[in-house]
Amino acid sequence: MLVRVRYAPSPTGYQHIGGVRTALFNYLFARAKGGRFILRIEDTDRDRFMEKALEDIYRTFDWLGFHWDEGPDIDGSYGPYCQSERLKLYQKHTEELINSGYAYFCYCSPERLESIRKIQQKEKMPLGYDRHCRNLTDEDRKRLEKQGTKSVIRFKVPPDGSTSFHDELLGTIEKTNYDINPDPVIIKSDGFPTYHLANVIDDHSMKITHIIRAQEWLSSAPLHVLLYRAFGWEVPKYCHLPMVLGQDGQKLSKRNGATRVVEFIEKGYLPEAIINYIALLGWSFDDSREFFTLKELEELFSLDRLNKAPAVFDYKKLDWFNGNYIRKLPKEELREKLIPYLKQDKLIGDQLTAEEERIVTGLVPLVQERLQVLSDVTPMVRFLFREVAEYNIEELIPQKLDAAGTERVLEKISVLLQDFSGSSNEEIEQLFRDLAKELGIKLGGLLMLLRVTLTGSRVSPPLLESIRLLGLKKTMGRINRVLKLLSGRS
RNA sequence: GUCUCCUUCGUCUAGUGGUUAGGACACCGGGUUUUCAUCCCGGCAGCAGGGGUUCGACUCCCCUAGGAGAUGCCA
Repeated sequence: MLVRVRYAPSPTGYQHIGGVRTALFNYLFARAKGGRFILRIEDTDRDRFMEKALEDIYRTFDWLGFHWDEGPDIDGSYGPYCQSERLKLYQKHTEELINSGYAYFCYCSPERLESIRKIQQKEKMPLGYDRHCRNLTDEDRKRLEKQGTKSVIRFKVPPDGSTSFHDELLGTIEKTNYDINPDPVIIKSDGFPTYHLANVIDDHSMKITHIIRAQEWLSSAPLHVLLYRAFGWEVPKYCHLPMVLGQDGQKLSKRNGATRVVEFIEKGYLPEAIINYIALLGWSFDDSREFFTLKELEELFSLDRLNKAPAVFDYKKLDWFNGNYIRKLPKEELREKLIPYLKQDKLIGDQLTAEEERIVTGLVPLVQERLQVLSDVTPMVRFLFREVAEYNIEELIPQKLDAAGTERVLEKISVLLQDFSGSSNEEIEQLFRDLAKELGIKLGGLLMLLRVTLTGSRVSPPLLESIRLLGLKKTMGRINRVLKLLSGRS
């Protein structure tokens, strides 16, 4: 049988890193099994619907670089792929349910529901609907309809017995029917289905074979099984993935860190790094390998390498992966990825001048092994485009020297640098070594003085290359500025 | 409260009755290096607790504890 799996986000917010991981596992499973991966939009909540969220789904997966085989934009003959366009189907099947006695109309007001919940909480009783409308007579119904009372449709959960199913990861899951949400709403008063109903009908009608979703759905799975049975449909295979938690051990959410994929894109994470990292959240290949391309994952992924326990999202490890992938990037590619960040931070203009072209090309090899995320580039190379905002005199003066001494050293450096452009790095370095020896200070201290003079910071890309990018004119300008600063001090 | 699921270093994980419990991130040392970073070497650190089963338990069973999720006219 052809494997068919789906990712079914609801467009109520931006794509979430946890959701993307669910999507990835579904995609990988489909590829590994030679099956189909389907995107279905579960837009049945009209209050929370966001047009932007829909765009975000497309943008996210374009960026990640993997796509569905069927979806709103790719017809696969099981459409439409948006639930809001499938209302007739839900209606039809709901009628079946009512006719066969599995569902009923409920006229309870939100206020009534609220009040019984309060009582239940107060009395420490199990929460849930009291099945008040389950045995309404036809008379009652007619009267309520005549009064124009709004209604919903509820599914009859048997009060006795139990429901069990097999989970590919967790094994047999059993729940007594008593503990299942008593008679949940399947059609809301606005005529739209709730998740449970639409999900079951769609998975069946789209011939989904495996439902791979997060474990937060585990407790409603028995209800879904009951629905399948009420319809007389075969229950698909289930696999409930371990949850992804934030650093605080709670369900990953805005409160405990970045969760929206756009945030990761903006900070400068690479899709390869994100994919590689999240693939390892609850899944592993063996005892040591941890670098995988999407292509490799497509071949290697399997459900039986899944972990049951929830995984805490580790931003530091993601950073490490990202740094690794940045280092693997061809120079030209990294350059193109860096330019938007330099533009955004106004270090360069929208149209690069020849000089900017030169500097941008030259800085790439200088920062490549220093970047953890792409947005790190700006503070690292700011000095190449901007004057130093303010010097910290303390950082300028080497150990065992005073301002006057420092001034003299810097003057010597300035002289030494005169024929910089004609010399190789090795030659210049030798000159610096000699100078340091002559002055009786460490080479590191000597160069630190120059480094701070040019960059305003004790941490910078390699000095000599930086000078070449900066140009002798600006270099001398900064040296002279610091010289003045020092003479004012001594 | 109730129900369900989960439990190996701080974190991600390997491990499926006999291992000095392995790897990675992080952290801490050391080396290379003009700073930082990279790179290399080394170190710290774990089977939640208690009962069984067994010649032998991280591995199987039970209990306890802890964690998470669910308990909606949200998904």
